[in-house]
Amino acid sequence: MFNFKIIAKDKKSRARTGVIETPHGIVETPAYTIVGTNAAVRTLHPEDLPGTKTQLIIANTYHLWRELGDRLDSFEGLHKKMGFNGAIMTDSGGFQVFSLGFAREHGTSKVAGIVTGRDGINLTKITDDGVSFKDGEREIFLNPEISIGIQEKLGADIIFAFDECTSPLNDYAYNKLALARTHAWAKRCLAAQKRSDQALYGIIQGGEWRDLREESARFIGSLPFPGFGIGGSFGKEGMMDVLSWTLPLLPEEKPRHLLGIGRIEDVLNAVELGVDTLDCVIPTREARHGSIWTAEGRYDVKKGRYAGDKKPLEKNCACPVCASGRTRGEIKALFAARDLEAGRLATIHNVWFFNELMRQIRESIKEEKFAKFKKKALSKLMD
RNA sequence: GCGCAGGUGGCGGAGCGGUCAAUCGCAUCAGACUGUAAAUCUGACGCCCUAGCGGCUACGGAGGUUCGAAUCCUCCCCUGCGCA
Repeated sequence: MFNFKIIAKDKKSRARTGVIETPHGIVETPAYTIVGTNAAVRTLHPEDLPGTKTQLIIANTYHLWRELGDRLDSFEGLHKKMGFNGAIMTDSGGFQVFSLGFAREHGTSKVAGIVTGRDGINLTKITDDGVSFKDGEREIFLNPEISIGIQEKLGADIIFAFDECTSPLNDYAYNKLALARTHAWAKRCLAAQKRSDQALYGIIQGGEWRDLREESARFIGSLPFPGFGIGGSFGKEGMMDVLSWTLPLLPEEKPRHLLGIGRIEDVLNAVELGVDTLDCVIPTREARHGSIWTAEGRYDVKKGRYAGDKKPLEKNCACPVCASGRTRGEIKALFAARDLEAGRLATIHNVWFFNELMRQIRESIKEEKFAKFKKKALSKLMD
Protein backbone atom coordinates (compact mmCIF):
# COMPACT_ATOMS: atom_id res chain seq x y z
CA MET A 1 0.00 0.00 0.00
CA PHE A 2 2.70 2.45 1.05
CA ASN A 3 6.21 2.20 -0.16
CA PHE A 4 9.18 4.44 -0.75
CA LYS A 5 11.85 3.65 -3.24
CA ILE A 6 14.96 5.69 -3.75
CA ILE A 7 15.90 5.81 -7.40
CA ALA A 8 19.01 7.92 -7.37
CA LYS A 9 21.22 9.63 -4.83
CA ASP A 10 23.35 12.66 -5.33
CA LYS A 11 27.02 11.84 -4.87
CA LYS A 12 28.03 15.13 -3.30
CA SER A 13 25.11 15.71 -0.98
CA ARG A 14 22.30 13.93 0.77
CA ALA A 15 19.85 14.72 -2.00
CA ARG A 16 17.94 11.80 -3.38
CA THR A 17 15.12 11.23 -5.81
CA GLY A 18 12.59 8.48 -5.48
CA VAL A 19 9.00 7.41 -5.61
CA ILE A 20 6.46 7.18 -2.83
CA GLU A 21 3.71 4.71 -3.62
CA THR A 22 0.39 5.40 -1.98
CA PRO A 23 -3.12 3.98 -2.33
CA HIS A 24 -3.80 6.93 -4.62
CA GLY A 25 -0.89 6.76 -6.92
CA ILE A 26 2.72 7.63 -6.80
CA VAL A 27 4.58 10.73 -5.76
CA GLU A 28 7.86 11.39 -7.43
CA THR A 29 10.25 12.92 -4.96
CA PRO A 30 11.49 15.46 -4.12
CA ALA A 31 7.95 16.80 -4.29
CA TYR A 32 6.17 19.95 -3.28
CA THR A 33 3.02 19.45 -1.28
CA ILE A 34 0.34 21.97 -2.09
CA VAL A 35 -1.69 23.18 0.86
CA GLY A 36 -5.42 22.61 0.82
CA THR A 37 -6.23 23.19 4.46
CA ASN A 38 -10.01 23.03 4.24
CA ALA A 39 -10.05 20.20 1.72
CA ALA A 40 -9.59 22.57 -1.18
CA VAL A 41 -6.69 24.47 -2.65
CA ARG A 42 -7.95 27.99 -2.18
CA THR A 43 -9.33 29.61 -5.33
CA LEU A 44 -8.81 26.49 -7.44
CA HIS A 45 -11.43 24.26 -8.96
CA PRO A 46 -10.71 20.53 -8.80
CA GLU A 47 -10.30 20.49 -12.57
CA ASP A 48 -7.47 23.02 -12.25
CA LEU A 49 -5.31 20.62 -10.27
CA PRO A 50 -4.06 18.32 -13.04
CA GLY A 51 -2.81 21.29 -15.02
CA THR A 52 -0.70 22.41 -12.08
CA LYS A 53 1.10 19.04 -12.01
CA THR A 54 0.26 18.70 -8.34
CA GLN A 55 1.14 15.28 -6.97
CA LEU A 56 0.43 15.77 -3.32
CA ILE A 57 -1.93 17.94 -1.29
CA ILE A 58 -2.04 18.46 2.46
CA ALA A 59 -5.27 19.20 4.30
CA ASN A 60 -5.73 19.95 7.96
CA THR A 61 -7.24 17.96 10.78
CA TYR A 62 -8.05 20.90 13.03
CA HIS A 63 -9.81 22.95 10.38
CA LEU A 64 -11.80 20.05 8.97
CA TRP A 65 -12.76 18.77 12.40
CA ARG A 66 -13.88 22.24 13.33
CA GLU A 67 -15.97 22.46 10.21
CA LEU A 68 -17.35 18.93 10.05
CA GLY A 69 -17.87 18.01 13.68
CA ASP A 70 -20.37 15.17 13.89
CA ARG A 71 -20.75 15.04 10.14
CA LEU A 72 -17.28 13.55 10.03
CA ASP A 73 -18.82 10.11 10.59
CA SER A 74 -20.47 10.24 7.20
CA PHE A 75 -17.61 12.09 5.51
CA GLU A 76 -17.08 10.94 1.96
CA GLY A 77 -13.29 11.03 2.22
CA LEU A 78 -10.84 13.71 1.15
CA HIS A 79 -10.19 12.35 -2.32
CA LYS A 80 -13.84 12.49 -3.24
CA LYS A 81 -14.43 15.75 -1.46
CA MET A 82 -11.54 17.44 -3.23
CA GLY A 83 -12.02 15.81 -6.58
CA PHE A 84 -8.37 14.82 -6.46
CA ASN A 85 -7.16 11.33 -7.19
CA GLY A 86 -3.56 11.89 -6.25
CA ALA A 87 -1.93 11.45 -2.90
CA ILE A 88 -3.23 13.44 0.04
CA MET A 89 -1.77 14.14 3.46
CA THR A 90 -3.43 15.50 6.53
CA ASP A 91 -1.62 17.50 9.12
CA SER A 92 -2.53 16.54 12.65
CA GLY A 93 -3.50 19.89 14.11
CA GLY A 94 -0.14 20.16 15.83
CA PHE A 95 0.73 23.33 13.98
CA GLN A 96 -2.47 24.99 15.17
CA VAL A 97 -1.22 24.49 18.72
CA PHE A 98 1.30 27.13 17.73
CA SER A 99 -0.50 29.22 15.11
CA LEU A 100 -3.66 29.72 17.13
CA GLY A 101 -1.79 30.00 20.38
CA PHE A 102 1.59 31.53 20.91
CA ALA A 103 1.93 32.77 17.33
CA ARG A 104 -1.29 34.67 17.43
CA GLU A 105 -0.64 36.01 20.89
CA HIS A 106 2.85 37.28 20.14
CA GLY A 107 2.69 37.91 16.41
CA THR A 108 5.49 35.50 15.56
CA SER A 109 6.04 33.20 12.64
CA LYS A 110 7.53 29.75 12.95
CA VAL A 111 10.48 31.16 11.06
CA ALA A 112 12.36 33.20 13.62
CA GLY A 113 12.58 36.89 12.96
CA ILE A 114 9.39 37.17 10.95
CA VAL A 115 6.87 39.40 12.59
CA THR A 116 3.25 38.79 11.75
CA GLY A 117 -0.04 40.18 12.91
CA ARG A 118 -0.40 40.10 16.67
CA ASP A 119 -3.70 40.33 18.44
CA GLY A 120 -2.71 39.09 21.85
CA ILE A 121 -5.20 36.26 21.71
CA ASN A 122 -4.08 32.77 22.67
CA LEU A 123 -6.78 30.24 21.91
CA THR A 124 -4.94 27.22 23.21
CA LYS A 125 -4.58 25.45 26.47
CA ILE A 126 -1.94 22.73 26.43
CA THR A 127 -1.81 19.85 28.87
CA ASP A 128 -0.02 16.55 28.81
CA ASP A 129 -3.19 14.92 27.54
CA GLY A 130 -3.81 17.25 24.64
CA VAL A 131 -4.76 20.72 23.53
CA SER A 132 -7.96 22.62 23.98
CA PHE A 133 -8.69 25.28 21.36
CA LYS A 134 -11.14 28.03 22.07
CA ASP A 135 -13.43 28.46 19.09
CA GLY A 136 -15.88 31.21 19.89
CA GLU A 137 -18.22 29.85 22.51
CA ARG A 138 -17.19 26.26 22.07
CA GLU A 139 -14.00 24.36 22.62
CA ILE A 140 -12.27 22.00 20.30
CA PHE A 141 -10.13 19.39 21.97
CA LEU A 142 -7.44 17.46 20.21
CA ASN A 143 -5.10 14.84 21.53
CA PRO A 144 -3.16 12.06 19.86
CA GLU A 145 -6.06 9.60 19.88
CA ILE A 146 -8.62 12.11 18.67
CA SER A 147 -6.34 13.49 15.96
CA ILE A 148 -5.59 10.05 14.60
CA GLY A 149 -9.27 9.11 14.78
CA ILE A 150 -10.19 12.17 12.76
CA GLN A 151 -7.42 11.60 10.26
CA GLU A 152 -8.59 8.03 9.75
CA LYS A 153 -12.04 9.30 8.93
CA LEU A 154 -10.69 11.98 6.62
CA GLY A 155 -8.91 9.23 4.74
CA ALA A 156 -5.69 10.77 3.52
CA ASP A 157 -2.88 8.53 2.29
CA ILE A 158 -0.33 9.99 4.65
CA ILE A 159 -1.22 11.26 8.11
CA PHE A 160 0.85 12.97 10.78
CA ALA A 161 1.35 12.37 14.45
CA PHE A 162 -0.16 14.97 16.75
CA ASP A 163 2.70 17.11 17.99
CA GLU A 164 3.34 20.44 19.59
CA CYS A 165 4.96 22.98 17.36
CA THR A 166 6.83 25.40 19.61
CA SER A 167 7.68 29.02 18.95
CA PRO A 168 11.07 30.46 18.09
CA LEU A 169 10.60 32.56 21.22
CA ASN A 170 10.19 29.58 23.54
CA ASP A 171 13.32 28.86 25.54
CA TYR A 172 15.30 25.67 25.95
CA ALA A 173 13.51 24.59 29.08
CA TYR A 174 10.12 24.90 27.45
CA ASN A 175 11.25 23.12 24.31
CA LYS A 176 12.63 20.27 26.38
CA LEU A 177 9.32 19.93 28.16
CA ALA A 178 7.30 20.20 24.95
CA LEU A 179 9.55 17.70 23.25
CA ALA A 180 8.96 15.11 25.94
CA ARG A 181 5.24 15.66 25.43
CA THR A 182 5.50 15.38 21.64
CA HIS A 183 7.45 12.12 22.05
CA ALA A 184 4.85 10.68 24.41
CA TRP A 185 2.16 11.73 21.97
CA ALA A 186 4.02 10.06 19.09
CA LYS A 187 3.79 6.70 20.84
CA ARG A 188 0.14 7.30 21.61
CA CYS A 189 -0.50 8.09 17.95
CA LEU A 190 1.05 4.81 16.88
CA ALA A 191 -1.01 2.95 19.46
CA ALA A 192 -4.19 4.72 18.39
CA GLN A 193 -3.85 3.96 14.72
CA LYS A 194 -6.36 1.38 13.48
CA ARG A 195 -6.24 1.69 9.72
CA SER A 196 -3.34 0.01 8.02
CA ASP A 197 -3.73 1.74 4.68
CA GLN A 198 -2.53 5.13 5.84
CA ALA A 199 1.11 5.96 6.41
CA LEU A 200 1.56 7.66 9.77
CA TYR A 201 4.56 9.98 9.88
CA GLY A 202 6.20 10.80 13.19
CA ILE A 203 7.34 14.37 13.76
CA ILE A 204 10.71 15.53 14.99
CA GLN A 205 10.74 18.65 17.15
CA GLY A 206 13.30 20.28 19.43
CA GLY A 207 13.42 23.93 18.39
CA GLU A 208 16.85 25.14 17.44
CA TRP A 209 18.80 23.08 19.97
CA ARG A 210 21.06 20.44 18.63
CA ASP A 211 20.81 18.06 21.57
CA LEU A 212 17.02 18.22 21.54
CA ARG A 213 16.82 17.78 17.78
CA GLU A 214 19.19 14.83 17.85
CA GLU A 215 17.37 13.27 20.75
CA SER A 216 14.13 13.72 18.86
CA ALA A 217 15.46 12.28 15.62
CA ARG A 218 16.82 9.23 17.47
CA PHE A 219 13.66 8.70 19.42
CA ILE A 220 11.11 9.28 16.67
CA GLY A 221 13.39 7.55 14.18
CA SER A 222 13.42 4.43 16.32
CA LEU A 223 9.64 4.12 16.34
CA PRO A 224 7.89 2.15 13.59
CA PHE A 225 6.77 5.12 11.54
CA PRO A 226 6.92 4.63 7.77
CA GLY A 227 8.00 8.23 7.32
CA PHE A 228 8.97 11.34 9.22
CA GLY A 229 8.18 14.98 9.40
CA ILE A 230 10.56 17.69 10.50
CA GLY A 231 8.53 20.30 12.30
CA GLY A 232 8.92 23.23 14.57
CA SER A 233 10.52 26.59 14.57
CA PHE A 234 13.92 27.85 13.63
CA GLY A 235 15.66 30.75 12.01
CA LYS A 236 16.60 30.90 8.35
CA GLU A 237 20.05 29.55 9.11
CA GLY A 238 18.96 27.26 11.89
CA MET A 239 16.58 25.55 9.52
CA MET A 240 19.45 24.01 7.63
CA ASP A 241 21.30 23.15 10.83
CA VAL A 242 18.26 21.30 12.06
CA LEU A 243 18.05 19.28 8.86
CA SER A 244 21.74 18.49 8.88
CA TRP A 245 21.55 17.33 12.51
CA THR A 246 18.40 15.26 12.23
CA LEU A 247 18.16 13.67 8.79
CA PRO A 248 21.36 11.58 9.10
CA LEU A 249 19.91 10.04 12.25
CA LEU A 250 16.73 8.87 10.52
CA PRO A 251 16.39 5.55 8.68
CA GLU A 252 17.59 6.39 5.21
CA GLU A 253 15.06 4.27 3.40
CA LYS A 254 12.09 6.11 4.82
CA PRO A 255 10.75 9.38 3.41
CA ARG A 256 11.25 12.70 5.18
CA HIS A 257 8.83 15.56 4.95
CA LEU A 258 9.78 19.12 5.88
CA LEU A 259 6.72 20.75 7.35
CA GLY A 260 5.77 24.22 6.27
CA ILE A 261 8.84 25.43 4.43
CA GLY A 262 9.02 26.25 0.78
CA ARG A 263 10.74 29.28 -0.71
CA ILE A 264 13.01 28.50 -3.63
CA GLU A 265 16.25 28.69 -1.68
CA ASP A 266 14.76 26.72 1.20
CA VAL A 267 13.59 23.99 -1.14
CA LEU A 268 17.03 23.68 -2.71
CA ASN A 269 18.77 23.61 0.65
CA ALA A 270 16.32 21.14 2.12
CA VAL A 271 16.60 18.77 -0.80
CA GLU A 272 20.35 18.96 -0.61
CA LEU A 273 20.16 17.85 3.00
CA GLY A 274 17.90 14.91 2.23
CA VAL A 275 14.31 16.12 2.34
CA ASP A 276 11.92 14.20 0.10
CA THR A 277 8.72 16.18 0.38
CA LEU A 278 7.78 19.54 1.83
CA ASP A 279 4.70 21.66 2.00
CA CYS A 280 4.19 25.37 2.19
CA VAL A 281 1.42 27.92 1.83
CA ILE A 282 3.66 30.28 -0.05
CA PRO A 283 2.64 29.38 -3.61
CA THR A 284 -1.05 29.64 -2.82
CA ARG A 285 -1.24 32.37 -0.21
CA GLU A 286 1.14 34.68 -1.97
CA ALA A 287 -0.70 34.11 -5.24
CA ARG A 288 -3.86 35.44 -3.62
CA HIS A 289 -1.83 38.39 -2.41
CA GLY A 290 -0.56 39.09 -5.91
CA SER A 291 2.97 37.70 -5.62
CA ILE A 292 4.00 35.83 -8.72
CA TRP A 293 6.84 33.36 -8.40
CA THR A 294 9.38 33.03 -11.15
CA ALA A 295 12.87 31.62 -11.54
CA GLU A 296 14.13 35.10 -10.64
CA GLY A 297 12.12 35.32 -7.46
CA ARG A 298 8.77 36.93 -6.99
CA TYR A 299 7.13 40.16 -8.01
CA ASP A 300 3.84 41.81 -7.18
CA VAL A 301 1.65 41.78 -10.26
CA LYS A 302 -0.79 44.18 -8.60
CA LYS A 303 1.63 47.06 -9.01
CA GLY A 304 0.71 49.89 -11.32
CA ARG A 305 3.60 49.23 -13.64
CA TYR A 306 1.93 46.03 -14.84
CA ALA A 307 -1.21 47.77 -16.06
CA GLY A 308 -1.55 46.95 -19.73
CA ASP A 309 1.53 44.74 -19.64
CA LYS A 310 1.19 42.29 -22.52
CA LYS A 311 3.75 39.81 -21.20
CA PRO A 312 2.80 36.52 -19.56
CA LEU A 313 3.29 36.14 -15.80
CA GLU A 314 6.65 34.54 -16.51
CA LYS A 315 8.67 34.44 -19.66
CA ASN A 316 8.82 31.02 -21.31
CA CYS A 317 6.51 29.53 -18.71
CA ALA A 318 4.48 26.54 -19.81
CA CYS A 319 1.87 26.68 -17.06
CA PRO A 320 -1.76 26.67 -18.16
CA VAL A 321 -2.13 30.38 -17.45
CA CYS A 322 0.97 31.59 -19.26
CA ALA A 323 0.45 29.09 -22.06
CA SER A 324 -3.08 30.32 -22.60
CA GLY A 325 -1.79 33.80 -23.34
CA ARG A 326 -3.13 35.50 -20.24
CA THR A 327 -1.10 38.63 -19.60
CA ARG A 328 0.17 40.43 -16.53
CA GLY A 329 -1.99 43.38 -17.49
CA GLU A 330 -5.14 41.26 -17.52
CA ILE A 331 -4.33 39.65 -14.24
CA LYS A 332 -3.43 42.97 -12.65
CA ALA A 333 -6.82 44.26 -13.78
CA LEU A 334 -8.56 41.24 -12.25
CA PHE A 335 -6.81 41.91 -8.94
CA ALA A 336 -7.85 45.55 -9.16
CA ALA A 337 -11.44 44.46 -9.74
CA ARG A 338 -11.24 42.12 -6.75
CA ASP A 339 -12.13 39.34 -9.11
CA LEU A 340 -11.40 35.98 -7.51
CA GLU A 341 -10.24 34.80 -10.90
CA ALA A 342 -7.07 36.81 -10.27
CA GLY A 343 -6.16 34.64 -7.31
CA ARG A 344 -7.03 31.53 -9.24
CA LEU A 345 -4.81 32.38 -12.19
CA ALA A 346 -1.94 33.43 -9.94
CA THR A 347 -2.36 30.27 -7.88
CA ILE A 348 -2.26 28.05 -10.94
CA HIS A 349 0.93 29.71 -12.06
CA ASN A 350 2.64 29.61 -8.68
CA VAL A 351 1.68 26.02 -7.97
CA TRP A 352 2.82 24.99 -11.40
CA PHE A 353 6.03 26.93 -10.89
CA PHE A 354 6.97 25.10 -7.71
CA ASN A 355 5.92 21.72 -9.07
CA GLU A 356 8.04 22.38 -12.13
CA LEU A 357 10.95 23.44 -9.94
CA MET A 358 10.71 20.08 -8.18
CA ARG A 359 10.58 18.26 -11.50
CA GLN A 360 13.79 19.95 -12.53
CA ILE A 361 15.35 19.10 -9.20
CA ARG A 362 14.45 15.44 -9.66
CA GLU A 363 15.95 15.47 -13.13
CA SER A 364 19.12 17.10 -11.90
CA ILE A 365 19.58 14.47 -9.20
CA LYS A 366 19.07 11.66 -11.69
CA GLU A 367 21.58 13.25 -14.01
CA GLU A 368 24.00 13.88 -11.16
CA LYS A 369 23.82 17.59 -11.73
CA PHE A 370 22.07 18.70 -8.59
CA ALA A 371 24.87 20.90 -7.24
CA LYS A 372 25.13 22.66 -10.55
CA PHE A 373 21.38 23.04 -10.81
CA LYS A 374 21.16 24.47 -7.33
CA LYS A 375 23.93 26.95 -7.93
CA LYS A 376 22.38 28.13 -11.15
CA ALA A 377 18.89 28.39 -9.67
CA LEU A 378 20.19 30.45 -6.76
CA SER A 379 22.15 32.74 -9.04
CA LYS A 380 18.99 33.57 -10.95
CA LEU A 381 17.25 34.87 -7.86
CA MET A 382 17.19 38.64 -7.84
CA ASP A 383 16.69 39.08 -4.09
C1' G B 1 -31.89 85.09 -18.02
C1' C B 2 -34.22 83.15 -13.38
C1' G B 3 -34.40 79.19 -9.54
C1' C B 4 -32.04 75.26 -6.97
C1' A B 5 -27.70 72.25 -5.84
C1' G B 6 -22.61 72.26 -5.95
C1' G B 7 -17.07 73.58 -6.49
C1' U B 8 -12.09 70.18 -0.80
C1' G B 9 -5.67 66.76 -1.73
C1' G B 10 -4.51 62.09 -8.42
C1' C B 11 -10.01 60.54 -8.17
C1' G B 12 -14.56 59.79 -5.20
C1' G B 13 -16.23 61.85 -0.95
C1' A B 14 -16.34 63.71 4.69
C1' G B 15 -15.85 68.14 7.36
C1' C B 16 -19.72 73.12 8.01
C1' G B 17 -16.05 78.77 13.16
C1' G B 18 -10.85 76.67 16.64
C1' U B 19 -6.92 70.62 18.33
C1' C B 20 -7.72 70.43 9.87
C1' A B 21 -2.53 69.35 5.89
C1' A B 22 -7.95 68.07 6.56
C1' U B 23 -12.18 61.20 8.61
C1' C B 24 -12.80 57.50 4.94
C1' G B 25 -12.65 54.79 0.25
C1' C B 26 -10.04 54.21 -4.43
C1' A B 27 -5.62 54.80 -7.07
C1' U B 28 -0.34 55.10 -6.34
C1' C B 29 4.35 53.80 -3.77
C1' A B 30 7.02 50.65 -0.34
C1' G B 31 7.00 46.28 2.62
C1' A B 32 5.40 41.66 4.78
C1' C B 33 3.57 36.58 4.18
C1' U B 34 7.38 29.69 5.17
C1' G B 35 2.86 22.18 8.64
C1' U B 36 -3.30 28.90 6.05
C1' A B 37 -6.62 32.84 12.15
C1' A B 38 -5.15 36.43 7.11
C1' A B 39 -8.10 36.01 -1.48
C1' U B 40 -4.68 39.26 4.18
C1' C B 41 -1.83 42.71 6.90
C1' U B 42 1.61 47.05 7.70
C1' G B 43 3.62 51.79 6.37
C1' A B 44 3.82 56.20 3.08
C1' C B 45 0.86 59.32 0.27
C1' G B 46 0.39 68.78 -0.48
C1' C B 47 5.65 70.88 -0.72
C1' C B 48 10.43 71.39 2.15
C1' C B 49 13.78 69.71 5.56
C1' U B 50 18.23 68.78 10.61
C1' A B 51 11.85 64.44 9.80
C1' G B 52 9.63 67.37 14.39
C1' C B 53 3.31 67.90 19.05
C1' G B 54 9.14 71.43 12.56
C1' G B 55 8.65 75.21 8.35
C1' C B 56 5.77 76.59 4.09
C1' U B 57 1.53 76.70 0.78
C1' A B 58 -3.45 75.01 0.79
C1' C B 59 -10.11 73.51 0.70
C1' G B 60 -12.73 77.50 -7.31
C1' G B 61 -10.99 83.22 -7.40
C1' A B 62 -10.91 88.06 -5.01
C1' G B 63 -12.27 90.74 -0.93
C1' G B 64 -14.53 90.95 4.04
C1' U B 65 -16.26 89.53 9.29
C1' U B 66 -13.52 87.23 13.46
C1' C B 67 -8.50 86.55 18.34
C1' G B 68 -9.22 82.45 14.74
C1' A B 69 -12.43 80.48 8.34
C1' A B 70 -12.43 74.66 4.27
C1' U B 71 -16.42 76.16 7.51
C1' C B 72 -19.88 82.93 8.05
C1' C B 73 -20.73 87.40 4.45
C1' U B 74 -20.11 89.96 -0.54
C1' C B 75 -18.82 89.88 -5.54
C1' C B 76 -16.81 87.06 -9.54
C1' C B 77 -15.73 82.42 -12.26
C1' C B 78 -17.16 77.40 -13.22
C1' U B 79 -20.40 72.73 -13.10
C1' G B 80 -25.10 69.98 -12.79
C1' C B 81 -30.42 69.92 -12.64
C1' G B 82 -35.12 72.57 -13.25
C1' C B 83 -37.82 76.76 -15.52
C1' A B 84 -37.58 80.10 -19.51
